[in-house]
Amino acid sequence: MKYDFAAIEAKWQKHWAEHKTFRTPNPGDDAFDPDKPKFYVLDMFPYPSGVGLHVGHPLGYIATDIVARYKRMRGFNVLHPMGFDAFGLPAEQFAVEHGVHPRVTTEKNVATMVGQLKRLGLSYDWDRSLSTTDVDYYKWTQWIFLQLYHSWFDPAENAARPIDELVNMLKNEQAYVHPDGDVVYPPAEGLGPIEGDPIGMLKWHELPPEEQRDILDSKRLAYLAEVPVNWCPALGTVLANEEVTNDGRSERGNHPVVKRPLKQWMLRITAYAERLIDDLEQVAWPEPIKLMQRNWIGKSEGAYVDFTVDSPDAQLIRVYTTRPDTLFGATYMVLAPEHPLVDEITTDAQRAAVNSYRAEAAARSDVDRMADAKEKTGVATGAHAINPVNNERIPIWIADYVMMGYGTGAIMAVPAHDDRDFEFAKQFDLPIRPVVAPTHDWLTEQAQAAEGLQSLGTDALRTQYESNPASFPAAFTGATTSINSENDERILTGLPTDEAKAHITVWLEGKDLGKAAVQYKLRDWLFSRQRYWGEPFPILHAPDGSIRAVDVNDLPVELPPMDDFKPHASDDPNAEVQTPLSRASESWKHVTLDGVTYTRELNTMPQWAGSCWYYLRFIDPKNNDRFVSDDAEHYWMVSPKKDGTPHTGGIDLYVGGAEHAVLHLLYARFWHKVLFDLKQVSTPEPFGRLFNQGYIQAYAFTDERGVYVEADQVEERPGAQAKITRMEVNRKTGHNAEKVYKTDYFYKDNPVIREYGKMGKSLKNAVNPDEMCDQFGCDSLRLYEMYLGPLDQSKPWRTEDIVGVHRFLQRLWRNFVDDETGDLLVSNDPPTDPPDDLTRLTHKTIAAVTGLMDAMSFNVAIAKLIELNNALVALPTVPRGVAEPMVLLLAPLAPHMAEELWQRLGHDTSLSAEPWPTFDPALVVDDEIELPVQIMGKVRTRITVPADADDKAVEETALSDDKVKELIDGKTVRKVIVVKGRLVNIVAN
RNA sequence: GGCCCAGUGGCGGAAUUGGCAGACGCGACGGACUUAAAAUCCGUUCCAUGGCGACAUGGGUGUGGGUUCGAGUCCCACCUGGGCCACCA
Repeated sequence: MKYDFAAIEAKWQKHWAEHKTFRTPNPGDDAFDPDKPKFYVLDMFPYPSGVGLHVGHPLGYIATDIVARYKRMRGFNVLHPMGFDAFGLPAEQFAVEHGVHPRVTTEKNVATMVGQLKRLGLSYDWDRSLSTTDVDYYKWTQWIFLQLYHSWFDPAENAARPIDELVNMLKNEQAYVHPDGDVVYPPAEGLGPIEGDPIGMLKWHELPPEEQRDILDSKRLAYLAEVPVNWCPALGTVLANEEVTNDGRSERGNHPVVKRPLKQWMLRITAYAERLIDDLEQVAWPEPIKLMQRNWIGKSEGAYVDFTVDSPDAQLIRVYTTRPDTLFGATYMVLAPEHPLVDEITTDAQRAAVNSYRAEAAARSDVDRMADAKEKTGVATGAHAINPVNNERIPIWIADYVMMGYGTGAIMAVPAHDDRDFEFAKQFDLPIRPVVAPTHDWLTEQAQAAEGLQSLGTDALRTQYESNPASFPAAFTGATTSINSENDERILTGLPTDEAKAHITVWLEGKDLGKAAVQYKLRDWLFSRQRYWGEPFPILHAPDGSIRAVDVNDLPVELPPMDDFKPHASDDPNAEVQTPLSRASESWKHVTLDGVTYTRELNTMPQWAGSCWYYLRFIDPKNNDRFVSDDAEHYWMVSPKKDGTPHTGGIDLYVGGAEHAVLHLLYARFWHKVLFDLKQVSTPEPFGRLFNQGYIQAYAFTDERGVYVEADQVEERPGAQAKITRMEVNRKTGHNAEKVYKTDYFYKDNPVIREYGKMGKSLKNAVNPDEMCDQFGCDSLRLYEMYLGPLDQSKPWRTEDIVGVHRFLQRLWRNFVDDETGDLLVSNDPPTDPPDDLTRLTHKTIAAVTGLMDAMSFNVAIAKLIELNNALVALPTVPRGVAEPMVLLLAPLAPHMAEELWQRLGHDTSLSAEPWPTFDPALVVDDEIELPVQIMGKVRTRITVPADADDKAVEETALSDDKVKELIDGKTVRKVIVVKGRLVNIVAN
């Protein structure tokens, strides 16, 4: 009989479902085997979209499935779950447009996707499946939020602690309140009551309750703050910085985003900045992803410096700089337009100009700022400040190239050594004073780009630079040696940059003019959304403005039933914010406790909340008493330690796209660390190993209007070279221009242009996996997706290529099963002695495939199986000693056919728990090997030597070879290099 | 503009990480089977030159240089493509 993939695949998918083949027991369950090591392999769970999957989506799922199946055969307890990140905008927008409750849409989409995933034969434990929208799930998302709310970050321990412990410290006078509201307490080693009254500090019991409350609220990891937020009027919601694109638009929907102050929930992720950077060293992640996280957190080290305004009030302006060594070169200052001191210090003469510039800057969208980022703008305030190192009086400007949100919102400008300050200084004719010696290379390079400098020698250039830096095209921003930097007390001149930084910082600290400081680009995480379809906050607002957390026993706070989900979208960026939940029933909105009537928090959490911890819930998804049980969490998250390998535990393999490099992965690490500090989980990091799969790309075709056409109806006519003319914006000039293309591709007889990019519905080039399964079988689809190329690279889909792996499977079937009779073509002949070539090839293949599975090089593993299979084609029957390992090697990759063949080989259980085949190392190496012989690095001939021949014997064989003798005749052999098992190289001349 | 990644036949890719470049597949070409097509099977397929021919000689991993007995792999500069960040002081 022929290979009937449709029947066979359906048969085994049914078998796996009925027998719960992939159910994974937890510690304590009957079927649990405590002797096996664990392996937790996880996909980034998808949003259940209504349009269904295209073949690009399951790439990672197929890969993790292969790993899961392989690891089971290698004797691991494997946890391999799948779920759905189901809160979010599309379901809500669909609800707004069609009046269908998002839960209905979501559940329907989940069902569709589960069906599509099951057709791929993925070995998930479906009993563990969950959606972030399940009430049983988001109950615990709310619980984790309360953990954050009830905690503070203790800088002394560099960890989160329950806020009750802070209250106790304050009550016991182990900590005090600084008059500015900050909590101060002795360093960790000196804990204990301070003797006597610390001068100027406030005692806890002396403070009124409201002040106590404010102080605690200001310390919590989850806190309310009035902050300038990214407000998207069209979506009627705020967005996190990470959700706003470069050009100031919403990542979803591409709507304009403006800044406006709003009271919002924030999570204190900045407290973890240092640990989020440091702990990256402990995880096995791709370096580029680690780098992106480090850049996102954006740590920089430098110093604060206080400048005094030259005015009767003598206000202090604090700046942040990474180059305190250039302080002598600070010739002016710049404040952000929104800086609070601007109003106070501006002189009457400049007031009008300053006010109009501030108004202009406020009105400018980020798009405008982007567009002319090269053009520096600014206005002088008329005020001056004193440079503390040389008492120079320097002007204070405002300019929008300084941002209020970073550092102190004020800078000292050192135009000689900062590109932006240099441009600004040139534009407004401000003095430029070099205080760092430029390098020779830099000077000569600059001279070539500048007019009138080409002819100068190095010394002349140096003199020129020091006397007239404005004549150079750029600022020197490197780190070398300080020059022109001295005052009565401190000489930096001659010091290397590093030392100069340290010296001046010490001097500033001694004079109380500044101090060393670290800055991060990372901001606290804006956690409120003005949406319906998200987790409600477990928070109550009292009439007096105080906040009360919902008691843990009263969770979950369920979303109220509603008909109108519409956010209050508006064209007016200043319109009053009205969240959908503000229109919930009065009985939902109001709660009376202890005689006080509270109003519920009417914002919801962002979509990231649910995906921050789903990997933990998979471990114990049905637990009603805890978010995850301690035993199960400890078993699945703590890796068995291997000697010498650093380990942070966590998930053994986490696979997903690189688009989550800084959003999901940073947020999830943050939550996990909080839970770790609070002793709720066992490991400091959630994802021990991360793997980023590439994208499946596809050709897309556009007609002369630039409109996409159905890619699967495009035909290729080689050599046609049809012309197609199109109006296009020229990238360089920015003008519309006619552009002519030549193409061999046609859509309904009209020429079309081939483009290349991601697969997707909008590009009309999506390929449906269901169709591929119908046509070729899902084993073929699985093999093809893996055979395409390395998993971490993007590569193009070509439906016509899938026949390659499909033929392989058919050929393999025919090698095992007679097409006519259906008889098994496997012989039970005992292995030959000595082992024949086929036995050797089998062992070589087992060895190679094992290594390739471990390396996740599935494309090469498949190639090796094809080679072995090709060697079987000419045989009338396959020996059992070859057939069984072959089927087992195939099992993770093409599980349906493997199960069927395994059954036909006479086994009555699923091969998913069969041990992985082993190989005899002696059979992997041939007795005799052929070695290439190079002369002067070029291969000239080959010799055959015993595999275990020593270097001397190989050398002699090579030198006595006729061809070699001929070629080295008359030359002196200088050296013979023998690389064991590889080659021989003769150096002769 | 900064940082990161990649560049190998007509195409996707392989090369045990410094050791025989082009495994395996697609496509193409030639042949077998067939009334025919599909399917299947066999052979050829990096380029150039020579030969009917198994073959011989030379060149070859984006470009130019370098290190090395030996470079697709390491170093320097450049070109091209992709990604991330982008006035972060």
